[in-house]
Amino acid sequence: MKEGPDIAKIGALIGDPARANMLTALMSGKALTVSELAQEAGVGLSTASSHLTKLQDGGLLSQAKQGRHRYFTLAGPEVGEVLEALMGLAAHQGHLRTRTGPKDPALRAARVCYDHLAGDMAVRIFDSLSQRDFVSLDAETSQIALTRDGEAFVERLRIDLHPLKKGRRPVCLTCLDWSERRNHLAGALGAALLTRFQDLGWARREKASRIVHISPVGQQELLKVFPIV
Amino acid sequence: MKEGPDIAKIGALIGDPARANMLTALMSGKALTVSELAQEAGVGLSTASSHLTKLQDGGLLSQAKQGRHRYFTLAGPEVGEVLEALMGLAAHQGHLRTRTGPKDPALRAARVCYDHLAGDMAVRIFDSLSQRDFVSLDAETSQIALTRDGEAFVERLRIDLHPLKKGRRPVCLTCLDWSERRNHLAGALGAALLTRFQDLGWARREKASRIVHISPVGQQELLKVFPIV
DNA sequence: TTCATACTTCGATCCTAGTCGAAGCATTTG
DNA sequence: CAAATGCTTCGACTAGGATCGAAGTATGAA
Repeated sequence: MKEGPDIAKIGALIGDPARANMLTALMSGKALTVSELAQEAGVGLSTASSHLTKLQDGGLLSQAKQGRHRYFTLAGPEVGEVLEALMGLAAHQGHLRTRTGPKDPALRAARVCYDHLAGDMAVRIFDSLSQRDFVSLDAETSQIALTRDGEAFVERLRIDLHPLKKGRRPVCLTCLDWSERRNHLAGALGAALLTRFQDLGWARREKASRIVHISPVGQQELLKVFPIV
Repeated sequence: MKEGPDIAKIGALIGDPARANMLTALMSGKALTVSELAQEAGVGLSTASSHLTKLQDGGLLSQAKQGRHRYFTLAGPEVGEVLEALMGLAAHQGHLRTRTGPKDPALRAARVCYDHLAGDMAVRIFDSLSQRDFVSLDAETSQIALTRDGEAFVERLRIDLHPLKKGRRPVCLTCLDWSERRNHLAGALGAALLTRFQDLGWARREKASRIVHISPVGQQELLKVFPIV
C-alpha cells in the first residue's frame, strides 16, 4: 500500500486554488514575478510568497533572481505536460469554472493573454487566418507557421516580420483559449498584432486589467480585415 | 484570473494521501471494493466511503454495484494517464516516498502499470527493442514508433497489429517507470504484449493486486525473445 | 424470519494549512 | 546618503476537512 512516488504531495500542491491559478498563469511560458502572480491568483503578497516557496520546494517551479525581482517559471516541460493533462481531464468532465460577475462578458469578448489578444475576437482572427491558408498547421506536431501568402498579408498590415523572425521567440504559436476551447494566435506575431491594433486605435488595454476594449471603428475594421466565409 | 478548467479541484482530490493511495491501487485496472480500498489506503471504513464518494463526484472514479459490493474503477483511461504523468513527475524529482514500505521484490520485478507490464522485465524488454532498432525514438517529440523490422518482430510473436493500428489509442508510447526511472513500453502494443504473455502462460496476474508473476519458463523464454547484447 | 455482511450517514473532535497585516531585509534609484 | 520598490518572515486568526465510532440502511444467506 505504500509503493510508488508521492503523487499526493504534488496533487496537494496543485490542489490549492491560489497555486493552481499561478501554475495556470505560468503555462504561457513567460516568467512572472511574485507580485504579478499574487494578482493573478487574487491573493495577498505574503500569501503568494508562501505559496511560491512551496511550489519551488515541491519542484514544480524554478526561480531566477534578477535585481529586486524574482521571476518564476515552470520547472520543466514535464510540469507543463502534467498541467495540460489535468486541464484536459477537467475540461473533459465539464469541470469548468463557475463564471462570475458582470465583468465576464467583457473578458469573454476580448482580453489579454500575457501579451497577445485572447477571447472571441482572437479566435475569430485565428479562424480567418487558417481559413485563408495564411497559416499552415502541422497535424503531427500541432505547430503552426505562416505561409507565403500569410507573410504577404502580415506585411500589408504594416507589421515588419524581420525583427520577429530574428528573435528568440517563436513567431507563431497556438494558444488554447479555455473560454472558447479553441485556438488563437500567440507567439511574437500574436504580440505584434495586438500592438499594431493599439497603434491603429482599434484596441485599447484597460490599465491594470486584462480587459481589452475594442472601439466601434476597430470592430468594423477587424471584421473586414479578418473575414470568415 | 478565472479562466481555464478547474485543475485545483482535481489536484485537491489527488492531494490527499488516502485518496492518492486508492487511486494508485486502482491503476492496476482492477475493480476494487470499498473495504479493499480502505485497507489499501490505511484508513477506516467510514473515512474510505467518504473519500470514494468525493472521488466519484469529482469524476475520477466510476462505480458498479454488484450485490452488496460496490466496485470502483478509474473513470477512464485519461484518469490513468494523468496519474501516470504525475507519478513520472514525482519520480523524476526524486519525490519518492519517505516510508520505504515493503521493498517488495515481486513488485519491483514485474507489475502492471494500468494495463501493460512494468518493472525490471518491462525495462529490459524496452531496452532490447531499442537496441535492435525495433522501435525508433524521435528525439524532438520524444515519441516512439515501430520500425519495419519491429513490425515484423511483433508479428512473429503472433500479435496482430492491424486492430491496434486502427484503434484510437496510440500503438507505441513510452512510460517512465518509477522504480527503475527508465522507460518501458506502454500504449496499445504494451497492453497487447502483456495479454500475449498471459496467453502463452509466461505471465500471470495476481488477482486484486498489481503483481505479475512470471513463470520460470516465461522468464527463460522472455530472456531469449528479448536479448540484450 | 433472522442473522451476517457491506456499506453509508451522522456527530464530534482535532489539526492542518490558507489568510492577512505589520515589520524586516535586500536592491535599485534619486 | 535616503527613499522607494520588491519581496520575505513572523504571529495570530480561522475555516475546512480528515478522522473515527456508533448507529442506520441495504443486500444476501441460513
